[in-house]
Amino acid sequence: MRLPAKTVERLSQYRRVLQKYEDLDELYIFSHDLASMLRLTPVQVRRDLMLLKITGHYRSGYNVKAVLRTINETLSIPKTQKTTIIGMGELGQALLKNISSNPACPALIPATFDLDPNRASKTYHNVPCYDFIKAPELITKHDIRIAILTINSPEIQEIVDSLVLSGIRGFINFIGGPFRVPDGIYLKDYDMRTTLDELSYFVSQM
Amino acid sequence: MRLPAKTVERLSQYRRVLQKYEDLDELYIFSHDLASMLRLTPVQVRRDLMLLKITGHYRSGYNVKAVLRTINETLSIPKTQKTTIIGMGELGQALLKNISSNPACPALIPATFDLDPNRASKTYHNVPCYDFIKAPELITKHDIRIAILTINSPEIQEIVDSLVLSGIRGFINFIGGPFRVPDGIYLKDYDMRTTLDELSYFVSQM
DNA sequence: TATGCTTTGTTATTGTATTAACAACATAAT
DNA sequence: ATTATGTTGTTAATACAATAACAAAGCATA
Repeated sequence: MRLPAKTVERLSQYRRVLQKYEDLDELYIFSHDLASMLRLTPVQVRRDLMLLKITGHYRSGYNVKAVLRTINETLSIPKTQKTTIIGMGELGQALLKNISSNPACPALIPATFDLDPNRASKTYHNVPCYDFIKAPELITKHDIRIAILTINSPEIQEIVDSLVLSGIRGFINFIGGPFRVPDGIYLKDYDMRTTLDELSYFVSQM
Repeated sequence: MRLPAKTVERLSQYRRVLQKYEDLDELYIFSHDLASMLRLTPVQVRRDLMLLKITGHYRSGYNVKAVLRTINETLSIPKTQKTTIIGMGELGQALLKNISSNPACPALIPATFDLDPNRASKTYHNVPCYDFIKAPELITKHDIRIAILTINSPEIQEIVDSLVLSGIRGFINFIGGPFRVPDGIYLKDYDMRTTLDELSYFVSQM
């Protein structure tokens, strides 16, 4: 069964909240509690859980451990999905630190890459950085599926094409520069300039 | 007239492509050229421009300068929207560098803030960082409307509340921790953990 | 003048996501 | 017993976005 993209996003958020509840030894949670913590409506929560065939209990809500178990069966388990970062400038380093220092983060980063020989061959936050020329070999070897792009290069299209050929199937894109990806490859734009324009527009509409 | 959010996003992207065209002294552009560069369909482009009452010309397409002018009238002009960054750790510094070094970026950052006294009173990339205690005063003084959150603190709800009171109306949120914002305040989540979970899910669906 | 071509502009349709409405259920209170 | 209450689970309605379909315009060519 293929879940709607928005539901998958929310499942990821539910999981984080539920883990906190579990740590506090809370056995049950109401849909309205989950909802209010995540800026959602209780109906959205119940609808999402319904899609996973999770059922709650009258007057006590949903069983925290049971929901967590089902979400973990549906999403990938933290620290299992192999990921890489292309571009170890300031931004790449900061993201690597954030990801690798967080034990709850889903990504596992076995290697990073850069075009600059000064950065390649260094180690950042205990993760080796290699010359991009080694990417096809190492991505295949480690079975890396996701790439975070922070590199700034006029050859971005060639870089992306090469990554796709090497087995990358999803991108998080911090670069402005436009490039294309084949059908079936997933792409999430983290484009601050567009977001700032968007926020500016709505913030100014008073 | 209030445009759909998705249209506003795309207008921002059109603007960037059109500026390149203008720099190359291209007078006209076809909807399908604009579309293919941005992973969109020509119909989407024409529909968006229709909403702005922009009309093209038979067989030559859209006038680059005219479209740019209209988009600039609709969105805010680069380097005018006052923005701040809350949290000057590695990530905050990297984002500040990216934004302030890019002359085409819509944001203008007059000040940043941090809770850590070691970081406050420093200057990063020519922008002063202040103690968060000064935020209400300086946000009001500079008329800052947008805040980028990279700070990690258990008091995040209090921080956000204080920012809203000071006049912030839009947030870009790099922090995982959940918090609430009042109605009418815009929020864009840049949540890598959720995005990684989402990508993992779809990448694994083969 | 007629025909065909290319590209815009608009409406209709479909798809996706959110919200509303409400039935079902199980307990508590009277 | 009966009624009230609080919560889930599901269907129906609405809203928003993308896609399809096609008419309109205007120039080129024969």
